[in-house]
Amino acid sequence: MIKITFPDGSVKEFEPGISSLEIAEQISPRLAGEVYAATVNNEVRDLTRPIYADASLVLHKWDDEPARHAFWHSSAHLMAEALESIYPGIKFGIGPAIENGFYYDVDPGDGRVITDADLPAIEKKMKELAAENLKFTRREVSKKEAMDIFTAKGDEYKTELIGELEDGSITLYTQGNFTDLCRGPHLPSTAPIRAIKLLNVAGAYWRGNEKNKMLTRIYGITYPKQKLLDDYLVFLEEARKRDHRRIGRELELFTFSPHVGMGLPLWMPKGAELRQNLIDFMTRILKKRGYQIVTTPHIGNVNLYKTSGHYEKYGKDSFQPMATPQEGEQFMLKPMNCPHHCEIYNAKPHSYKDLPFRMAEFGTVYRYEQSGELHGLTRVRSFTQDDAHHFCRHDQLKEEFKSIIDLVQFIFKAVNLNEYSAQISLRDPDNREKYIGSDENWEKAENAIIEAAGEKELETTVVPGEAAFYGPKLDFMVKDAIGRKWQLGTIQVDYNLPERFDLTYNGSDNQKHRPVMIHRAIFGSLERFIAVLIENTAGKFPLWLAPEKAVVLPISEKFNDYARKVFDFLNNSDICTLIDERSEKIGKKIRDNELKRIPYLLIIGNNEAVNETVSVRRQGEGDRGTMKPEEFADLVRKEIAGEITF
RNA sequence: GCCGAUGUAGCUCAGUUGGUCAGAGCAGCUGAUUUGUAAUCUGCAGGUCGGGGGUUCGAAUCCCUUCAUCGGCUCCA
Repeated sequence: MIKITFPDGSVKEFEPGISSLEIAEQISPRLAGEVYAATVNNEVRDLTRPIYADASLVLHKWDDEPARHAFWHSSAHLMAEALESIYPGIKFGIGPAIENGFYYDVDPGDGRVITDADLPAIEKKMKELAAENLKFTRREVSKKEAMDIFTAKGDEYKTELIGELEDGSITLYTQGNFTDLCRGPHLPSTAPIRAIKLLNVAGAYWRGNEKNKMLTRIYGITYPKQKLLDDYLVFLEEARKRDHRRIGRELELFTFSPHVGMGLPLWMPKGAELRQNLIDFMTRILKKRGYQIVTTPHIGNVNLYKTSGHYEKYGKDSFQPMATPQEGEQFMLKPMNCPHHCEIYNAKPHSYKDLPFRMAEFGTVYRYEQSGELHGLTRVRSFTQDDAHHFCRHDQLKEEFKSIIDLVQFIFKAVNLNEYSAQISLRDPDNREKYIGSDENWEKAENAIIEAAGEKELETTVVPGEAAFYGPKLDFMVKDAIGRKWQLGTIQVDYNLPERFDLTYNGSDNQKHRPVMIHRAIFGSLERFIAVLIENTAGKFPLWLAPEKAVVLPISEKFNDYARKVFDFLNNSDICTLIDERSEKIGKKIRDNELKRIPYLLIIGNNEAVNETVSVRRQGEGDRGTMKPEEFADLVRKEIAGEITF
């Protein structure tokens, strides 16, 4: 007998060779129907794999990620089988499970094209196959055998993959008439895959390399119950309503015009107000935190970017330099602010006592993003960074980092952005020569970042090899309405620019020393930040950010005079207020202004006019009772003060 | 840039196999109504069906091309 240890610490004995599924069945047949994968001795495996020795066992139900992973990975194989039956000779790339569902990259061959219109037929075939309760069987094969199988099939993508695998570690999975090279694990059979939805098709380069052939990627999602699928589709539908492009238009925040150019956002009055609120807020904080604001031009001599090295690296892919008419000098639209800031640093000598020098600018930069990249406000060709550079001594690096992390946490909290992730990017330990700067400095900088994050209790994932060539960095990521990740804030150590611009300071030893530079943005770009903010709030901004704080709604035109007095009073009190004097019923006015996400609706009828009060209704909540206009103004000021403290 | 899809009034969408197919709702403007916490009623106006070519007796509808947008891939200083 073998001893199996369960997550709760209990131990039970079973016959050697028993599978996880059989164990589940012995515990309860119902449990067996709800588990999709097992972790045996910390390795996720097929439920059907036999266990021969003492082991720890975790059975995974749908709520566990490994269960969904096996479920969706199996679904990808199911889709592949359906595809092969509909498109004989189709070739397969890779088909993994992803965060929400799965995809498979395929080469239909023969000039065949798979489009959205073909998805229902594939879906139908999948359902038929799933209902056949096809068993997934695992087989270990030699490299040669695997190679022979896929060579015979003529699938050069699989043979390419097999060529890179080590002999002895290759497994195949078969269900029905379909066999795939695969590490697994898989479901015992196709039967649990009951609800199936293929979502979309897209092009994807083989192995993610744009020099390779473009394959057709089909995205899908499956569930063990139709209800779960329906819920997911409803979620997607709801998320689309929060799309910042849609809300931006509805709330008249921003627009794009083909006459101005793609990827060049035009901020409408309300959007500009929102933007300005963010800038004012940030500026006040920066001043409190020892930053000095600078302003630099939108263009710079091309030689500036040659000095910085950016011209060499990105010049060809940028908006091209423009020449002056007489002297023929070359200027570029500035793709970043740092070279300008380095020149400001160099405008006067610095003492070690002056450092850190924190220089900030809301700098608008221009980058040529490929046409297919443009995406609402999140990916544009003109955007404003809340950029800053800290010029400091090496011994100040960690403290500077901590101060910036603290600032990021403070700002994100102020805008109610509570779900974000942080990633520390270090250099590739096997490839040190591609980085600039001494080993010693790198080591210090990397440790400074890791320690700073630790001391600020910031949860991070550390990714070696992702650092920029000029220094390690810490990035902050948030998700949009449908779960796509976008990078917002970034903190980057830079050893490169101080060298290139020959930045120095006088040390206590009266020698010249090289400062270290930290690039840092918190919003990242105002455009992207506002996009994320819109999607996270569905346009219901915190009061301090809302372009308009209140709207006065007279119940009939008889009360317009008093309504106007309230309107004037509030605007004179610096509370941006609207008035709705249309001859509509109050229900209609409330509805329209609720949809415009105006935070406060002030209803004024006979009672209010006589008593000189306003009836306050909070957006999304309802009636808050009546009060004097002065009291309402106080309420607004207090609420804002509660939202943001400096 | 690459693959696929889409493009009809400010917005959301109808327009069957090419033949009164240029429509609806909302928004806008008229007029009536004077309203108590999420949609009052009437009338009017609004589109060379993204642009340009072509096929046809006839094109929103079919073909080509171009622009833009959407979903991905690649890229992202």
